[in-house]
Amino acid sequence: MTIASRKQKEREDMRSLILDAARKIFLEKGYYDTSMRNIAEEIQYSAGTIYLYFKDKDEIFHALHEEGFRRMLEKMQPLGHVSSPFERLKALGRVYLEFAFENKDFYDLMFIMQAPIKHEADHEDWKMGHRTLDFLKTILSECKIEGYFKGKNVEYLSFAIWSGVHGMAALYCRDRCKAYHDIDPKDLIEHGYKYFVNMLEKL
Amino acid sequence: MTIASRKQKEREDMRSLILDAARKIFLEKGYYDTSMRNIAEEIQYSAGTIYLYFKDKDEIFHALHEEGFRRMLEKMQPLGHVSSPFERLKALGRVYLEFAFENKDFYDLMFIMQAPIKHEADHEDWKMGHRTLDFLKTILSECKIEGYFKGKNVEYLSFAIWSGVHGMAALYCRDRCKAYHDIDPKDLIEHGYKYFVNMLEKL
DNA sequence: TTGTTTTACTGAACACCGTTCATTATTTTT
DNA sequence: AAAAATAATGAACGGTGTTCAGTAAAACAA
Repeated sequence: MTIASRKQKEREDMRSLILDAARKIFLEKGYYDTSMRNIAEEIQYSAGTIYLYFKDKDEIFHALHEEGFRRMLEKMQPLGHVSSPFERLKALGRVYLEFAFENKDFYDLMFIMQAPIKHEADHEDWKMGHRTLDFLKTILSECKIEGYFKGKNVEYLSFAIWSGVHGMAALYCRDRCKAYHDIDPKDLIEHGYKYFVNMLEKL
Repeated sequence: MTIASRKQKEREDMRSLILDAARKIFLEKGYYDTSMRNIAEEIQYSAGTIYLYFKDKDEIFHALHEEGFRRMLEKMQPLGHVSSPFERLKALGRVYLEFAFENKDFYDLMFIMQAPIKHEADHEDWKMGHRTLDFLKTILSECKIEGYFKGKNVEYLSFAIWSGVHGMAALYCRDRCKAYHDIDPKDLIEHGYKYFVNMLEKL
């Protein structure tokens, strides 16, 4: 009993240890330039050991994927306190972009990186992602009740809005903001989002 | 003379041969899952030979990058015939998304893939990219002359608009449209863009 | 306490990768 | 025909993800 539970705790600790190291190196060097040996070295174990705790490199990726969504949802919790749905929507976009800006590599992992997608483990995997998207859709429905977005379909509208903020985040994460030589990416996103909100207000 | 020029032609033919094979396999398996040996096998040469024509894998990537922009600009040429600037803007967005949809992997290569960026060869490399962005900015300026987008800065506005369409394209390319289980990505993009245009019209 | 089983870990091995380079075969120049 | 230049090869280097026989330590049974 005591020993079995200790064993289980040790197992979980080891998984955490690996995950922490993996996150550190993934976010430092990116998915493909991080090797299992790199991760193993970081925690002073042999590479083979990692395979006792994770099926493969991909499973580590997906564990971090989930952690990213947990963090994002956490950052969104306070939005419940914004009473007006439309204000909540505007704040959501700002929080989303803030998250992307402050957690560039997590964001990349969650929304841009090519998840190798091996066994359609999507169902479990995207639970958190759906929670986030539902958050947006719910707000949009509430906005509609208040008279916003008349005649617009919530599904399509959520996609358009998600795309709007994701586009900025993605261009930022993958260094395409450089196309605007001398403008600070932060300014681009700030002003870009301002205009985007202008558009939403009038829709 | 005759022989020197023939040699040069042979060199260019060989580069084309490699590039064609590389494009085929890149776009089939993605950048990281394509090996130099794969490309070599496709054209029935040894892997070493490729290095006589391209410095490294990265240089092949960048050559394709450029080709992508050439193709995109070509697809945009007919837009010159659309007389109204705002109509031209709407058509530009549509053409952009069409390009992304029909050339998923080229689009990925051009706007999403992490270009390893080795020697700041950006300057030469992004010439085509800037041409494309300038195309958008010019149209926006013309729209302003006609009274659209009053008080809006062309730089920031272009970023917001680019982000809007890029967002949809990027979510599509990296399979995040799956978050909408049963809706066809094509529908998402079509309706999403429709709403986006609605917003632009009112801005 | 001893012997046995289970668990945790290692490190060598496999088949791949990008890249380099000495060697060979071919073509051009002298 | 001999020499020089060019083109192509394939072995080699140090890396990759992953597997697995072997070993050492811990848990259990007697």
